Amino acid sequence: MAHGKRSTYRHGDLQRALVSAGTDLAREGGPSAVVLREVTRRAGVTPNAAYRHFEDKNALLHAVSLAAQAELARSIEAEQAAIPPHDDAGSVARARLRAVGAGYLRFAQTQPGLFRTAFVGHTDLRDAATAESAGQSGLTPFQLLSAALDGLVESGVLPAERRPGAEFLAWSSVHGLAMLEIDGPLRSLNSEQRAFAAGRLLEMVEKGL
Amino acid sequence: MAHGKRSTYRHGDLQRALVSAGTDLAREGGPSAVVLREVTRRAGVTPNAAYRHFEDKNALLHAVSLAAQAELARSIEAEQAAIPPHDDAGSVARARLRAVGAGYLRFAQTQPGLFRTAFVGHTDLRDAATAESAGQSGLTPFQLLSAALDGLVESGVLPAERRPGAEFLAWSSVHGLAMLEIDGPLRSLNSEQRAFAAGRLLEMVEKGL
DNA sequence: GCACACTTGTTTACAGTGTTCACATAAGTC
DNA sequence: GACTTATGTGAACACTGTAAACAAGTGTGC
Repeated sequence: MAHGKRSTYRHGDLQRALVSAGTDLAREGGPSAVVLREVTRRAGVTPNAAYRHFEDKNALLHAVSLAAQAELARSIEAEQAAIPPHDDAGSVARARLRAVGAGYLRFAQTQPGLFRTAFVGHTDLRDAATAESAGQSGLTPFQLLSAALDGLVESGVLPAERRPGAEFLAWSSVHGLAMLEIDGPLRSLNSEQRAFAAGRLLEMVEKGL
Repeated sequence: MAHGKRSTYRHGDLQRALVSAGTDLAREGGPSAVVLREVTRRAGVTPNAAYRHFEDKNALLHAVSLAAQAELARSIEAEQAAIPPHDDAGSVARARLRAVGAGYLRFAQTQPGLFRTAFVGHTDLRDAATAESAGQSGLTPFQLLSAALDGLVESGVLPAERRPGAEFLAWSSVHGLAMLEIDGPLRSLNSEQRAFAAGRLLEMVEKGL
């Protein structure tokens, strides 16, 4: 997205270009790498031009964070799309929930910079429901998880009285594992150990929910 | 710890003073608040003096992180010390594990700045076993968790074959909940809702381990 | 068709940051 | 007591985010 020299005085779509450049930086070096001056540099524009589209560096970072959440959603969707068809509705519902966790962990592993950026600063519950952080299906990561849990209830796998608050439990577990594997004490685990840990964790969530 | 003007040219114990000042800053504003120049300012010393004791700003931050981990350990220890005596060894072992989680979550809630500092940057598994991150008992948070899980096995509550890797599962769940409550989407929960979530989470871990 | 307002980018400037290099001073050591 | 070593200071540099004034296009009412 290196716009280089532009002919017109106006840029045309600077807002999007800034978010895009910021996302690239976040992908390479995490949230601390998205520095305003470098973002504007990559967009071929002066530093202060960013202030016409974002109040703050923080506001820019927040926009990048939403974009990162959207990529996370797409990672989950990809995992869910790969589920083989099955007759038993309960098995399918179970697989869909596991796919949420698997996509979550896979994204954290393959895109650690973006993952950390997705959960930086003031990410609110409102952000978890806004369209800018949604994937191809129009659902955010949080909403994809909620839908999977709803499916579990509908297919009779999860008792309805245990449904309230279940998002938080499942989310906490998977999110925690991801964090500890990225820049926590579990960073030195190889991919085999990670797969094992992920499997046991998802098993624990299913059993203990 | 504002050393202000000192009479001697030498400081005496600058290394410790820097870590202490850095910890104060981290307590108030998290890891991003521990800025080298302000740390040295609070220690009453020139910025460059820090480079005699730490290679980097990052090395200083790492030392502060270890100190934060030690405070976390003390929070867990305090929770464990409050466990009422009980005849059944299994119940005691269970209570000790729950105390680890409760102390962890309480620390995250009451000291969010320090908590985030404890898990910043390159915290390795080696750090989870070093004396600088240990509490009063000489054990680090990770070792306190391990000990609690060992107790669960010894008292026959947890089958030995499920013991390997159990630290990671328990840790992930609690850590994830803490993160989501601090600056994640669960930030707006009140203390009652947090207590409920903590209870259900620990229940899930016990059941699903 | 054109003056005027508005939007969007540029220029200049400032305070604050991490870090390096040369220098100064205290504390040990033979 | 001179010499070495550890520990602090000073000046400087390349960065950063941000504010204020200015310039160049774009659109609108007449």
